[in-house]
Amino acid sequence: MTIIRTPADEAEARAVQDELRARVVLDEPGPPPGTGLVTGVDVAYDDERDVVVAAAVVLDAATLAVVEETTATGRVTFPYIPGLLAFREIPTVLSALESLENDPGLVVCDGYGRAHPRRFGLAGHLGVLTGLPVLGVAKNPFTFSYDPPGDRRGDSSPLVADDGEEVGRALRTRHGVKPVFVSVGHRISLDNACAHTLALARDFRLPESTRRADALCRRALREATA
DNA sequence: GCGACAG
DNA sequence: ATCTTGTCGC
Repeated sequence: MTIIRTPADEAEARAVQDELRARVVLDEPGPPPGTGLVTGVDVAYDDERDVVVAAAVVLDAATLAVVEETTATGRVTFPYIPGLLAFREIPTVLSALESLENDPGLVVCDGYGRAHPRRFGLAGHLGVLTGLPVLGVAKNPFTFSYDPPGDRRGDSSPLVADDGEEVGRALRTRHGVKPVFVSVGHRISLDNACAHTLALARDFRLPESTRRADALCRRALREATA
């Protein structure tokens, strides 16, 4: 089991991000879309009862069929602070991933990777800690600006940082529906991350991996809380 | 100093 | 994230 120490405060958390960011690998294309396994991870909270449940759902990338599901329960160890989301989610997510029998393959998580104030969001953090290829798909653009992509499925527009770097992409996964926001976490290219997202979001706006993980951790939280 | 701000 | 019913539409 991987032991993760929770930072004592915001300053320490930011220092950890600055240190780990150097270990992100950005020059690998990543696995080809539609082959092998893809694992979605998500977390649900009950701050009142101080309970957090993470879910990991392994899918066959070609058929989107569920191959394996796991769940992990923990305590809330860090508050939600924009830019520091990873410290709140990662301990329990790691537990869920480690309890899988299958190799997770490509991991898809909620939130961002490169598209982060310090270029080190949840997806990058999870990638560095596990060594796995990881990409992030968020429902909101966080602090980055973008021009609306075209209306057709597959259309995209760059998410640009202040320094001009394309840190992610607004990607239209459904005709005329609000785009999702894709960014690279670890060991995958942005082009490939978008291709994977599109393949996974075959029937809905969000990738099947995150939809399944979201449903599972919510159900597990209800059952753990009831 | 104030507001914005992934989940 | 979470609090939450019905409702419009494919």
